[in-house]
Amino acid sequence: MSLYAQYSALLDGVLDELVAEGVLAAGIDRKSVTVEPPRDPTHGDLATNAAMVLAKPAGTNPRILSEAIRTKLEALPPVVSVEIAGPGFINLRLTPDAWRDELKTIIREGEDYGLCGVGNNERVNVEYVSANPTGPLHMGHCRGAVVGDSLARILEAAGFRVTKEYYVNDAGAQVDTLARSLYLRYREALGEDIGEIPEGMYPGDYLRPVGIVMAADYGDDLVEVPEEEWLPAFRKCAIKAMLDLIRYDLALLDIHHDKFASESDVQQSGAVDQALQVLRDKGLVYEGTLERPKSLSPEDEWEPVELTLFRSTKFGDDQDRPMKKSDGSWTYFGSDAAYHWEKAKGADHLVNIWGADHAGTVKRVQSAVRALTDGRVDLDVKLVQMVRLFRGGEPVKMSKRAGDFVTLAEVVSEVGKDVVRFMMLTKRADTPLDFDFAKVVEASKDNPVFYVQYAHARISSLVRKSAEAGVDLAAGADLSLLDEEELALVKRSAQYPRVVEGAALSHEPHRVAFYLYDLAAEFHALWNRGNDDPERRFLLENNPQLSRARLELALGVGQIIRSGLALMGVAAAEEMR
RNA sequence: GCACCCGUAGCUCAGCUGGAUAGAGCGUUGCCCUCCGAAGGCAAAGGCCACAGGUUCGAAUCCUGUCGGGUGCGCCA
Repeated sequence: MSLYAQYSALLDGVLDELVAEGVLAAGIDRKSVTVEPPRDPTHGDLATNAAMVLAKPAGTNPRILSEAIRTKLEALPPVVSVEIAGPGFINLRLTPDAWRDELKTIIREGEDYGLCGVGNNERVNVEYVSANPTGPLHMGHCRGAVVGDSLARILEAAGFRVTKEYYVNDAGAQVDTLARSLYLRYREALGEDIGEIPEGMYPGDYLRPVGIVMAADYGDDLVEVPEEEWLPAFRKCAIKAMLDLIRYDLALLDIHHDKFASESDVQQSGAVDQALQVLRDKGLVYEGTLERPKSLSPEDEWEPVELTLFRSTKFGDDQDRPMKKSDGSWTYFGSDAAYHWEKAKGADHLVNIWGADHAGTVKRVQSAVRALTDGRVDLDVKLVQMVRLFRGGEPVKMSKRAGDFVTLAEVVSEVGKDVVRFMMLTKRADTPLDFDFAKVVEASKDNPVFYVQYAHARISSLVRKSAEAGVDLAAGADLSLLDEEELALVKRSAQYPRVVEGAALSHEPHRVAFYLYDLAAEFHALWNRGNDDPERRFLLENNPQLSRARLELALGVGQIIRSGLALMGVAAAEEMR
């Protein structure tokens, strides 16, 4: 249990007493009562808003109520002082020993420190990447991949049961195009001159080896036959090959999904029919026509056609959405609605990580989930903005026509998995991100990857050098030797569990990155004190006891950095090179 | 036209789901260091949180409207 949760529980006990004494009503709503570190550390170690939140429903004023709470809190052993400040905040100061104990807890629990139970074992399905299986992953997919994967790790740490899922769009026209592109490569492999790959087909070289495989499997048997006869085989082979490619790319980032769900499987299983029937029974489906799209210019043609429509407007969408095309086949949304229903059957919460260009489709899918699950399951869609690539300040040029995009594999091989993963989390997901190949490997303070890794490397070097400073790592540390300035770093470290919890509940993995940067900055600052004043160094040749205590502090910070980086999927550096 | 996302220091961005005097990096200015505990340190200046209303003990945060930017909007996927 985190320190803040502990005090939250203690405060709860205090409030229980006040209820028993009749000061507070029995059923009073305590939901918005919080125990947090104050933003300004001079206000104390912990602050609660209990008096302000509860005063009104209790029919009293914050001043009176805070006094009542104060006297009870003051009786708690680790509490040094309780102050009432501002509009009614109750600020607690804990004994230094309470923080020394917290450092011991960090060391004792190790990588388990920061795990919490807010997830309550509920099931979360996180769907991310889900790139069309038409080629290797490029940088456009990278950010969503990292955000989704890190979020999954964070949710697990917060006590959710997580399924990491990838939706394979293998039922649309684009996979037929892929199959035809592969067919060209197949004929090429048989010695035919196929010339330039036509516009609209997939020109990438990555289909060549697959074509060679098809040529080896089928010889020239399929060259002269009509398309209907060869298309399914080519489609199947192409999709499998592309998924292998994608899995390989994801593995470069240490991303491994639990499940690859197939759109065509969803359709063939009858799940879409069922979903449609359920919605129809609820009166949410009708045959009708859509209005002329506003995005069309007046000269564009537009023929209204009768379609099978889902009443997503009942759930806040601005337009009802077609589930079936006029030819009777499913729309993308139709199978997507069914797919989300399938996911919802085995989950309590759904999270999708989508590119921001899909923003317009969020509401219809959320509507479908609400309708199909009667509101039992919620769907949160995290939209991820673009990554703009730079090299030394100059934009990296890409021409899509030539298939000349920057692949994920290229970026990982140039700067490494850890740098890529960290950088993808240095901004909120819905903010565009600049990625400069030169800057991300720069050794300076404005490169957060370097700065955090450097802190961990410094700590590792302390451990390596501890023996020659006469420090016995096996001996216990006397933490009473740590002063207030050093304990401030423990206080910062102790916020880690809250950060994990907040990142999990808000589905915002970037919070971990920002926190680690702050923690690293504070560690570096303390370290730098040793440059002005040699007595403030972590390792002192003439004082093994104090060195041992400070080393314990460093080990605690190192543990937090390592744990936080692990949630981001980043390995902590032992040294900088 | 509509929907979604966004608007915070000169620039790039955080702001812990409504808390106290709004933070960081870069840039600027000043002082210090250049000791491999290297790949700099300390500090200062810099803000009407786009604007106007509303909700309440309390708003950058929630609601409404306006302005500005981005993205998307046929049975595509």
